[in-house]
Amino acid sequence: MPVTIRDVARRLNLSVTTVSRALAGYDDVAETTRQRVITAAREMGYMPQYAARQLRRQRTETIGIVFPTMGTRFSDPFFGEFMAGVGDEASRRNYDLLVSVAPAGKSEQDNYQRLVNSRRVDGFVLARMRIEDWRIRYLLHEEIPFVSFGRSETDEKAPHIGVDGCAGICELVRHLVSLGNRRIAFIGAPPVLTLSRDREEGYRKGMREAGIDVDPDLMSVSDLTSAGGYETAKKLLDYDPPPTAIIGVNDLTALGVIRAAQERGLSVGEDIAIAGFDGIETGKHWHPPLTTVYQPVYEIGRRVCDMLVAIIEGKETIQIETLIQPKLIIRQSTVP
Amino acid sequence: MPVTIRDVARRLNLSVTTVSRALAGYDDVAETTRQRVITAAREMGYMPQYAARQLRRQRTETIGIVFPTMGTRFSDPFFGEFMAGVGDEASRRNYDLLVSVAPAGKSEQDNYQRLVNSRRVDGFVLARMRIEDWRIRYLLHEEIPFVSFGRSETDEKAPHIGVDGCAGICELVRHLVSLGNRRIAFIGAPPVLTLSRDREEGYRKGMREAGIDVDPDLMSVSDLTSAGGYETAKKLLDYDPPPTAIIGVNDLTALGVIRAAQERGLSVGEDIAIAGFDGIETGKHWHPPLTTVYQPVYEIGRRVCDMLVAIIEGKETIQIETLIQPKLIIRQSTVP
DNA sequence: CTTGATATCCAAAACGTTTTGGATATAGCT
DNA sequence: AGCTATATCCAAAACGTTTTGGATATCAAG
Repeated sequence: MPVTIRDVARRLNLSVTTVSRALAGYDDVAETTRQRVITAAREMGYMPQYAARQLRRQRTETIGIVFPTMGTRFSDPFFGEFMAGVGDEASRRNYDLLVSVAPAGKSEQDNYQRLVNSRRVDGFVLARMRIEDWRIRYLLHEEIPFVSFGRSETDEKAPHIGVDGCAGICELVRHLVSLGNRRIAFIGAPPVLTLSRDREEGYRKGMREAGIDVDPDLMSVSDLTSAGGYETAKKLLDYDPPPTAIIGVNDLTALGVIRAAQERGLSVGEDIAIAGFDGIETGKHWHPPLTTVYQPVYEIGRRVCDMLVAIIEGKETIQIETLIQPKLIIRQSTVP
Repeated sequence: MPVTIRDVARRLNLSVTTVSRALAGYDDVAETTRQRVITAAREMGYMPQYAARQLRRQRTETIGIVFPTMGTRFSDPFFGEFMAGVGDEASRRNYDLLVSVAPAGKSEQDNYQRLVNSRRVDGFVLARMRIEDWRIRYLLHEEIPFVSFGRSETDEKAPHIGVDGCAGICELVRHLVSLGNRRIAFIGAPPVLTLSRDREEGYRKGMREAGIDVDPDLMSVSDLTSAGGYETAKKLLDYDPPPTAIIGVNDLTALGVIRAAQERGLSVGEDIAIAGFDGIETGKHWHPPLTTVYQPVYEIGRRVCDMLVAIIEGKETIQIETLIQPKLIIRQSTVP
């Protein structure tokens, strides 16, 4: 039923070869013929069937992205934004996006292997990198192109775009200190993640520069969700004396912290300062608006995709690693 | 370099046919042979190349989903959750998910046509349906399977899972009225969307049942974002007398409304009641927690995908339309 | 009138599967 | 022995492209 290149060729009394080459823009087909082919193709609604083209070319023009789901929920706006960036750039370059959702762990690995072995994608976009990341080792070994959002120590030279979380948090600490805070708490993320280490390092660095000893009680680990931030903050607020400022490793965490503080009757921004990292849209509209370290996630998504396509297509002049400086955005959750 | 079925066959001195049939589970291959094939395939890391299989079978085992992006942002957690549901179910059924992001309009149409004409997907999942929806007409005409989240009047018998927005909002209005509210405002969404009409109808119905005339000034239209809700609410709060309750057509809108009210120094839940629709995670952690009409988006995603696969695979016994009753969740944004 | 050069076209192979329609061997039955 | 049924295997075709390596016609130059 669907129209094939053969149908077009038959209708024009041309060979399949000529039709194919006309549409592909080769210059060994007469200009008048090309026009006839193009209009006929449009009229008949012909487009090459991808499976056939892929089989012949041995390329899929598809990039893969495996999303982590935590439990049944997948609510971090970070990912939506990132995917929008990757997707927009992909379609601009005539690539498609194959998205596969998987809980981290065994099934995540299955997903990568399946996509690789059955050659469904030309390359991967990776996110939420871990310090020790099997994905990098695996993809390098299989010689599948990839670009990651975030650095991993498994191979520092693996192509990626990173954000200087250390500098970002460090600046945030400076900001908090300048407001007179000295008991500053930090709620981190699972230590396997690179972002955890980077941001925690920024915290330590900022505290050191200010000449404040970090109180181990004020450092805890959560799970990047706002529910986690809420629970962790409740414990932090129980300490005596309680922290005067709390940094969440990401905005979601910080939003949970705000809720916990408000439940205690604290006025956020006056009685306690709270800040996050990411710059999600929601934070801007929160009550009070959230001070945060902003990273341009959508734009990074685009650039990651851009790099990946360049690698897939064998372009040479690509810069293999980029470090982006995030930007401190001060709102009312830290200053009244 | 990658291992093909031919490699496996050669190593075992079998024909390609037998290897294929052994792996596919046909019973005309000896059990011992099958075991040899299976272990060899595993050892060699063989998996059928999808392009080839697709070409032969004329099926892609891929389902398509075209995401709307508004501007550069794509922040509605609704979509993340929906996609997680669709994706989980898809992978359970050995389907992949081809996601394409497109601003609504011309480029959206291009996206559908491209995926259809180049036969990249076996079917589509549709969301955010419009009362008059060309997608339905188009896909019916092209005979491409699809299932939508939400009803459209373009073809009421098109397979879909809907949520009874009318009943949901109506119950919400009853709740607000029972608290003594009579000046209840409603912030809707673009009227082309089915959800706008359904929910607005629920609003009118609820008001009618309560014997309250709707004041046209208290009905306005926004864009489903929290920024839109914020701006719209500022105008509503200027009326004299101002509304004592505001319903947002979705949670994001309602969150914007809350911020606007708080900026005026109103205590949400006491001075004014505010509620939304969706039941996004964020609403639970908002300050104050948001009263909402909950719809199980993740679960609906799964079921939509489930239906779609059934249709693609020609199963007969599928129920073509389902209407789900949403659930009113009362939190402190309406009662102190 | 040859001889190249150039412009335009095309047949056939190849990509890696699945499926069709047997082929062969063995065993059981009369 | 001859026949049928069953178990096991396989060659070849087909899916729809792209690419390779010419083939043919036309034209200008000698």
